[in-house]
Amino acid sequence: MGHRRAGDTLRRFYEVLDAAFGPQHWWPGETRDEVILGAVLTQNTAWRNVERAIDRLKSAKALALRSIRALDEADLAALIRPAGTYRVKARRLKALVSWIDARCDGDLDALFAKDAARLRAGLLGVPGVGPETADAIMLYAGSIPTFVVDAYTLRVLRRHFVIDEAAEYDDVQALFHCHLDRDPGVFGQYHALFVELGKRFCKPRANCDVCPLRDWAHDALL
DNA sequence: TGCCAGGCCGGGT
DNA sequence: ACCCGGCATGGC
Repeated sequence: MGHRRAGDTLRRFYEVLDAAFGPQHWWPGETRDEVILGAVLTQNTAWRNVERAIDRLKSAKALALRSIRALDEADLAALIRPAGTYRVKARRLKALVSWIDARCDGDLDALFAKDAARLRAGLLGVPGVGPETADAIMLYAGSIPTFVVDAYTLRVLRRHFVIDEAAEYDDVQALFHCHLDRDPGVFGQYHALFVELGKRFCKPRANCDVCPLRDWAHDALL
């Protein structure tokens, strides 16, 4: 991959998208607990359905890690049902909360103060926490500057020939880590911009007639 | 009606 | 290392 051009292109993409869409205020969630729970609930799921599950947790006064800890797994599953794959997610939420408890006794300040690479490795060791979930938790709940790659990110970058079809999560993440300043605010906004672009102009099949990045479609890295 | 959504895991080859 | 089905709801 071209190295100098890579940074230029990624910065340019950001400028164009930021100008087109403005501040996105991600992650949508008022507390760190809510962000952490939402990161699992949104796995392969439309955010609309995640909101329903979050609303139900809120109504049950269970939108907190300590509530998840106290809830029976079957009851938790029933509460988060609108999010889909709810039995799987109930198990994953339980596992994640247990791990956080074991790690730092539920103290999120202590959790996120640890070495970032160690923290990420630890999160990846929790069954049901993959790279995107781990990075979303670290970035949006912990303000740790790790870049979140998701289906939208890959689709947008592939369609604009910034990455090839074979590029995987860590490859793409490394691209951003190498060429951009590690600013959690910028990383958070950038990821949000990819999602916004993906939803509006980069659907799985549709082409990108009025996509803000249209003029850059064939002028990228590879 | 089928495809999709802010993934991840386990089994098979 | 790669490929694939399962998980499951709700919207278009």
